[in-house]
Amino acid sequence: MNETPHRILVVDDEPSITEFVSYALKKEGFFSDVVDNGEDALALASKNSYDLFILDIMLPGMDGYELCRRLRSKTTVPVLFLSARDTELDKVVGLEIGGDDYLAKPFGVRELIARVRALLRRGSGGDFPGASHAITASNITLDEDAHTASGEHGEIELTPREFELLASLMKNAGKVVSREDLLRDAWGWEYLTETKTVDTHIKRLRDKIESAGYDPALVETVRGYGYRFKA
Amino acid sequence: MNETPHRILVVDDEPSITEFVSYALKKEGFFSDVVDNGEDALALASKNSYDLFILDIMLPGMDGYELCRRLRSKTTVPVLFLSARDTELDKVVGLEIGGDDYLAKPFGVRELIARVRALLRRGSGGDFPGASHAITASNITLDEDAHTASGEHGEIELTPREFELLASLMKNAGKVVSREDLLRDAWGWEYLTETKTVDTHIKRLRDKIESAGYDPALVETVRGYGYRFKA
DNA sequence: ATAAATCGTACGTAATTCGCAAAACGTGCT
DNA sequence: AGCACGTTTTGCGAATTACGTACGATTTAT
Repeated sequence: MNETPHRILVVDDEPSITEFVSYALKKEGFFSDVVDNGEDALALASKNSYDLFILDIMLPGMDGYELCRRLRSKTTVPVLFLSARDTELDKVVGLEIGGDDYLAKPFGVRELIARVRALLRRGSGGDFPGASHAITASNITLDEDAHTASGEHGEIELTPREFELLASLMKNAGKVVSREDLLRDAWGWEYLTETKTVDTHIKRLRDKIESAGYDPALVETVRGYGYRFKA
Repeated sequence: MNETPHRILVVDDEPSITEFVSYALKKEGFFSDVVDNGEDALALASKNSYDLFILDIMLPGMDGYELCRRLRSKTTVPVLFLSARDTELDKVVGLEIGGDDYLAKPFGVRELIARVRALLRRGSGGDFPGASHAITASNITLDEDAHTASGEHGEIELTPREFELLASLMKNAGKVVSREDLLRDAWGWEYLTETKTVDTHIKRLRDKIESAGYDPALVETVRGYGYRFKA
């Protein structure tokens, strides 16, 4: 489907975040290295060549801004900042320094991937216009650009959570997705929500699928493991 | 779609600006090289041939004026100056020296592109007659040259901001555009304004669409993600 | 100087999310 | 077959969040 996979360097000291990010990146076919401090980041950056840097603003020792400044003195590779929420001021500072985009925690996989794609696109080539990001399975098409899910009977009206949930299931159509994975995909990391809550949303999702004229059994439950979208 | 893409050389030392400019240019189908100082600019300019120069006035070492003078001694290629806001005086100086146009920060994508097009048109043949820059969707046509939006019930009177907003939405008709993207497209600078402000302008836009006899629901809101122009 | 346009804040309303608790279901065992 | 146990479904109300709208302050254009 693609050419050479993009290489991404992730710099963050919180393991829960790096795990989440690198997991998401890998799943989308990106290559990523992870380090937890600025010094190692600089060392790696000069050894290997990356297509994108993802930096947390808060880092032990050299902070994200400083790191960005140093990276920028050598290269023109795009930078995506991560930061704790509600730090409005940081936005301006980060972008002035040369960060290309900014993502406030908590963020979800889809949002992260979208930004990463956008930044990589900016750098080189870009994907073709009309390369719509859509998934189709069992006569349902989920269009990520338009944020719609539809089939022969028309559109299925979904709330954000339901949409993310369906997206995660359909991306893995035919495979079981655990409640934990669903939480990760549709909610984002560090969301201390009960895995039980997934069940509730699955119900609402099935309800809407049914009332839109489709088969609610498209979302199969795999007892003891999770859910699966019928392939 | 087009013949040979125009080549543009961007000279600015602020990465956030060069990113923004080259991104905007690429999106419109132009080719751009970026350098952050006058010396490199001269070197590149004598090696390659460009159709337009975009110069920041404030540059480390040789400033934009000086650079313009030197470029002008060799070629007749048009020059577009960029400068920090509120530097009214620069305008005169820049244009006297041989700059062909002038753009004060902060500027928006569309404004930038408009000037670039105008300058390129001046220089060579101009873009083909009839290559009108118009977008049509759902029976509304937005003419970027004339700066008008109209349909079967006549014209929709819009303020500049509303026009940019509608343009951004219509360019992505059928796709959701986030408030952040709208800010970037219609305002030009990311993060300098509140995303909530977008809502206000959307309302005003819908009001005008409605009072002009069209359906305000053409601008759909996609809860949790942004807005979408009905395809 | 006057009018137009822009921007942000405040607040009401409606949509969405969440998790408990009870009911329904599936499974294995006797 | 019937029972017991764990799992999933479902209903429902409370808390949260997003959106629309109004309004006033500020900036910009004429």
